[in-house]
Amino acid sequence: MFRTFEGSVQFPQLEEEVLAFWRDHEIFEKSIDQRKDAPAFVFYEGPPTANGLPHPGHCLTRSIKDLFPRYRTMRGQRCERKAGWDTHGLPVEVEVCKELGIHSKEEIEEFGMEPFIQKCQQSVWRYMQDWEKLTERLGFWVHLKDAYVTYHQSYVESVWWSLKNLFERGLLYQGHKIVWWWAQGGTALSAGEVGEGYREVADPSVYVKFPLIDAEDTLKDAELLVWTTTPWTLPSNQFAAVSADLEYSLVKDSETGEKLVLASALVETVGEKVKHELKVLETFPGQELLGLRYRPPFDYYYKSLGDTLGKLKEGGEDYLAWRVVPCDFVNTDSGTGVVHQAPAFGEDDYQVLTQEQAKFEFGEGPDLICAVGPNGKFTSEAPDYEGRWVKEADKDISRQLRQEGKLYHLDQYLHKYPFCWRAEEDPLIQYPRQSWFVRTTQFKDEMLANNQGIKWLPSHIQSGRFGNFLETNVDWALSRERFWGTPLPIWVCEKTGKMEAIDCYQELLAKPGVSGTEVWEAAKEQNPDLPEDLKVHRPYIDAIEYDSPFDKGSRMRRVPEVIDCWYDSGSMPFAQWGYPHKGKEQFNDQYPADFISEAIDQTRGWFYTQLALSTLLFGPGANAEKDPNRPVTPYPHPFKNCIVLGLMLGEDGKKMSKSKKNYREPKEIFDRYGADALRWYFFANQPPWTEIRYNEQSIKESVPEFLLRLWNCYSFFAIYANIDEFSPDTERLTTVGDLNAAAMAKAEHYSPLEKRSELDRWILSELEQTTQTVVERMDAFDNFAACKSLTTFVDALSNWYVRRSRSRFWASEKNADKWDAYWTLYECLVQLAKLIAPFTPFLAETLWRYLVVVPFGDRAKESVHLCNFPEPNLDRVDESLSRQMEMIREMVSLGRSARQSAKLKVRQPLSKVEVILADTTHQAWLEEHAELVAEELNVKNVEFTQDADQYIEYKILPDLKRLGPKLGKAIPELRKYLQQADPRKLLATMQKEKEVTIELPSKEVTLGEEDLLIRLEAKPGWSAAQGDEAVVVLSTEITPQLIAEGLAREVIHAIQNQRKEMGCEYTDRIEVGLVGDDEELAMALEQFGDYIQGETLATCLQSEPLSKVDPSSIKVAGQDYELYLRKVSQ
RNA sequence: GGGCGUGUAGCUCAGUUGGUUAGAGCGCAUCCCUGAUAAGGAUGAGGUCCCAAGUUCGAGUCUUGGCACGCCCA
Repeated sequence: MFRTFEGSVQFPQLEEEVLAFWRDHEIFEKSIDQRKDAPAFVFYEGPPTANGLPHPGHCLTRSIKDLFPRYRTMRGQRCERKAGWDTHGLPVEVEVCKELGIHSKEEIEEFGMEPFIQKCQQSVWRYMQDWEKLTERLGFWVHLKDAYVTYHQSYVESVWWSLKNLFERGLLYQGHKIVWWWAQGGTALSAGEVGEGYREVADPSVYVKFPLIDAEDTLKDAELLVWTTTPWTLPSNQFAAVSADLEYSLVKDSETGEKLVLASALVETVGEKVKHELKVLETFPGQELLGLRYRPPFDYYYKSLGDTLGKLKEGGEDYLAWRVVPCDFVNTDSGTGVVHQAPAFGEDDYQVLTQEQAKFEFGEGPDLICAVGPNGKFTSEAPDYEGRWVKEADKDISRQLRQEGKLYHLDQYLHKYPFCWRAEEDPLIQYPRQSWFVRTTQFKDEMLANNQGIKWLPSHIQSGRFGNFLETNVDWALSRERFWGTPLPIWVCEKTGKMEAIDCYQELLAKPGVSGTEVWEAAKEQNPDLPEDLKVHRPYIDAIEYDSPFDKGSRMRRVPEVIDCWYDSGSMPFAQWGYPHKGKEQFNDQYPADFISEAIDQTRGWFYTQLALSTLLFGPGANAEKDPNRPVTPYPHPFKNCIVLGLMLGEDGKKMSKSKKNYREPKEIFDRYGADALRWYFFANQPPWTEIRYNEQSIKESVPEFLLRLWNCYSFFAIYANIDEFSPDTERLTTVGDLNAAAMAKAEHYSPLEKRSELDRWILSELEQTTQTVVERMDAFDNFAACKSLTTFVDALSNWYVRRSRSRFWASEKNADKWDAYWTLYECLVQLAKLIAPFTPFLAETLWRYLVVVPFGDRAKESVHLCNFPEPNLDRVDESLSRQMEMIREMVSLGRSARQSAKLKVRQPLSKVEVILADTTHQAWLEEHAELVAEELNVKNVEFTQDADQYIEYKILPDLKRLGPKLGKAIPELRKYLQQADPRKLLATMQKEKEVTIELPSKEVTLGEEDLLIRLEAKPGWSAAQGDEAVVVLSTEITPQLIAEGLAREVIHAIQNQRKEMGCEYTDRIEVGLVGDDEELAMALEQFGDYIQGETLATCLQSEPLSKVDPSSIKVAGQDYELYLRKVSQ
């Protein structure tokens, strides 16, 4: 017996049963074990952080991450799925700070680093359970018990290995980084924090003159006109930058007589600002300004260094600073086109300095000039302003410049400027900090080459967002002056400053004279539950010192920094195995990944860090690969295919946020609609990379649209199969495995395809075509198209195959045709269960269990997820049948449309429809199936006509796709000609000659049959509907006989409604009285009385009231009647 | 300010290499079915394809420039 359900099916409940089944029978584990020797399909789990609650966006990511591994597993690959957790970094620290009610670094230090990081470690698992529950409930199969965790010792040591490797290759170095600095708080802010704090403010806008020195000819006595909105940076000026390609002008201020240099495009703007006439004396490219020296407005540094020269790498010498240098970010949107450079206070400016430094021999170039301390106040290097907060000094600086005649113009400038998000009155400043960098720029070309091989979905990521990001690569600022992170494994000699890197704890312990391990031991003793992993973290690791190999008697101490937690996640391809300290085999097997997927915000995050580290460590340029068993991996690595998911927005179109509550908790969705509904909504509603507006309504709709429709097919099957005692199981089927067509073929009553009815062959043909599409699209990672074809198939199955086959299932005789119907539907359902398994694993499992496991027991695979994915059997595809059935459905649809427009309801039988086909290829077949059309349309006859001038007009159109390229400009002429020509004549010629020659104004063209499209148009005045390939004309003539029949059906309809209202069972008998004053009805009752009684199970049908029954009034064909109904007591 | 993306029916979204009548689901209207039945189905109305210019015989689709929104970066 097949399981059936009273009332409506509850998917969430079925899903819970499936979850329990998977758990109890370890189906996930079996699905992998079963593919032990199969080729690997490698999937990497981008580690989420369990530090926040999962929301619907995470469900999307996890659904996609589940879909393809499941699919590939069924297709015969081995896909191990190791889970992972991202556990380090600022977000964790912030979360703990919130809990402690503290904010600044000082406060953390006051609280104590040791208890702080212990709290961090615990906080990491705050929402672990929620994540695990969600993962399981969603049906995301991943090995949670075997997850990698970024703070674990083996992971940290693996990261250390890579850092040591980079360090020893000279790819890890210390330098300055310009950061957004909260001076009052003494800390740098992360990009996200800075982004929060932008406000519109008015800043001073000063135009300052930098007199050129040593300039000749016309430029003698000229001054560069320089613009800035941060006067406080002027004391730290080092260069003036121009764009080499831009045109500059030497102008004379007609009022002051000053000679100024600025970009030509800005002469007018500046002139208007100062309301002076600026007369252009000369124009020249910026190129000519390069190298010119000038005198900066403040001489704090200039007086000692202004004339200092340094040795160039190319030979010769140049002045260290206060020169005009080239720079490509100069634009003419504002300012003067000559840009003041204070490298200490701007990232672009700092780049300029780096470029300049690179020209000089080591130690010869300009140092960074900075007259401001970390507290945001001027240092003694700018004695006039020493101790003053920079922003506050702006006014006095301007005043001084004016007094000294160096200021050309001063006004205000409105722009956005960042403030501290925690202290709203504190503007941030850009400030240089010492930092560790990874020299990624050296590998830019390598990374680009690597990127070239990756298949990105959508493809524009490759050269777009990701490619551009690689093009503008800067060295990776690696270090963080924080507490909870992977400690930078570099130890410095206290005396010589020389450094070395270590790659594991053991290496450290083996160092001579090692000390400091007691700090960890003491902590452990005090709290034995402390995870062992913490010993590689701050502050325990900081305590470890050893004898310097560089200087006898000196000690080696660790640098204080931890690293960017993105480096952790980027190390995941090797660090998840603890490589190379252990896990070499797994690494070699599981590298690179075939498939990863995350949302687009990971472009500069996980996608980049993985690619960068992989390129640096395992690319052809790396000498790191010391494992002789593993050759250098060819690009791309560490991932080959990447689906970049769109961001998920809340119902209101805004970013999802907990505080706004613009989404419903995933759990509620699961309980209400089920995980399959949510998954199907993700997979089938849009390509995954589009920005999705989360829409609960759409999730709800995915139930009736797909899941329920499919379920109803099963339900229909089960009800009748039970009645007819159809069972696929026979003794002949000993082992059925995944029950494919070959296995079924051995069963009793299973007849070969060619012996089955057309409808059966049709739906099986559709099934195989669908299978082919799904396989093809899924192989290309295109779940959206795959889902579309599944939806179309389920619709065809439910709304055509099952509907058209109903009478076969209801037939009283158990003949071959009936068994064929069962087998066909059964086979469709079984194959569907397998096809949908990766998408909606729960429903698939339920169907499989009810359809296959129940009848076959352990002769079949115990789970659909252990089956092979169906291979399309193209022998079963009959394209012509497919086409014909499509035409039938089209004809029926047109007929209904014609009825609707003629206001003739389907209950009213009509004598005939006439069908005129544009293409008669399939006419004979269609004529044979006219009965079907007649039944669907409730007409007595269906006639196919060719000679139908009274109903239709032919229209002949050029096949533009064919003719366009051939005829080009002559197309409009041809269209005009065809509009005017007599289509009948043209057709006649075409039929006879197989081609026609047409004289167009510009040329003569000969057209073949395939160059023209024939279209039919219904003439007005007929109840007709036209489609692409047919016109269907309704005969609207209604004879009394037809009217009577129509009325009879109306009466049946009314009685049936009444029966339902009365709550009759299907088998209940009734008595009927119908009272009305109408001859036509009387005739209908007379002629069709038996028919009516039969349909409504009426034991009598009289034209008088029934006693003791209240009548209900009904209206049939405009007439009122009283209907009496009584259940016959049994 | 820069980069990337998006803009198609009331809503959520498709739209293949440019081609004649731009699609789906929901909602709405009308209707059908009543032996899948607290379901199911059909038909229809609804569109200046964001705007403008250009390329082309022909543009929702290609190019350029705007506008709006989103993301990333500054």
